[in-house]
Amino acid sequence: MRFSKTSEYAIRVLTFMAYDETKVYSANFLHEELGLPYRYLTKLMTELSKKKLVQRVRGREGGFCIKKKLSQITVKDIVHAVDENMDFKRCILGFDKCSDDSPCSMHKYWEKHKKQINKMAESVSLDDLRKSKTVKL
Amino acid sequence: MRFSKTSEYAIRVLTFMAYDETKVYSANFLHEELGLPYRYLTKLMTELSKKKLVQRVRGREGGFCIKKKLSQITVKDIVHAVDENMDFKRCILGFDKCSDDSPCSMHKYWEKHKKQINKMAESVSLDDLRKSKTVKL
DNA sequence: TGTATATACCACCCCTGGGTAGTATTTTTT
DNA sequence: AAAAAATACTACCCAGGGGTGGTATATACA
Repeated sequence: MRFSKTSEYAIRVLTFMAYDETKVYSANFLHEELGLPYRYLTKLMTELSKKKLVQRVRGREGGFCIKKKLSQITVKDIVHAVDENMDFKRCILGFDKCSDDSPCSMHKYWEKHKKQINKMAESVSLDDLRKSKTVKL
Repeated sequence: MRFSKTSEYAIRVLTFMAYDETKVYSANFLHEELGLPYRYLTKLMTELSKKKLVQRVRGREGGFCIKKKLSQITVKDIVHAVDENMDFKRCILGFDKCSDDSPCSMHKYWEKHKKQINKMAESVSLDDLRKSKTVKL
């Protein structure tokens, strides 16, 4: 019942960067502030830049800054950027054919949570996360 | 947003066996009916018997049958039997210190879903699953 | 123009969950 | 007692996510 670790990192980094959306953050600075492994972080940032969520600024004094409007980046966008096959619609027991008409045994107990979570991921934006971020976490 | 594959298998097998809770099901029969890899299935069943969810009947004509009352086995019991470190309480961003007092940026958006899912897993029993099982899945 | 400070790219390592193989052991049937 | 039909145990394999290392490339500033 969780996102992949890489998804967690992506959300943490972007939420941190959202504090000042115009600033250019170097990978080293993010590494020191957030405590993520430097190498893994740079790999992640490269991925996020390929997916157009952040803009790269190369060379000395370079780094990354957020490319799009904060309100236009949702949790789902972030998760999908780093975890392509994350499926919010998936049957909890893994049945391809599971549906309202032909439900698996867990269907009626899981379906509403799935829908709610999907909706949350689609509607909560980076701007929302920025607002609810505390100093400590 | 899913259980581990082994958890899926465990739920599928137990729900199938719940159809006739007194019957002894051989691993081979379950394998043929459910289509799970035979070897993996026996490994899983051994695990479930160690966790006292099923009873083993050794020797020829042997197999497994459900040990406890169907209403006393919850989804959470099943998941925990095969996946010890499945944590229904975990912070979605992986912060140990995340709490209502010191929330991570996702906390207010995730907390209620987490609570609901946890409650569902604790309250839905194998008897409930048996009743909602369709012929096909 | 050289050097320092950035990211970019490629290959690799490690651990874990999922899955396989061989063989031993138990019990029923004949 | 032997054969058949089942589980039990131990070890191993494989793929993928998470994480590291080396080095190339880009840019700013002295």
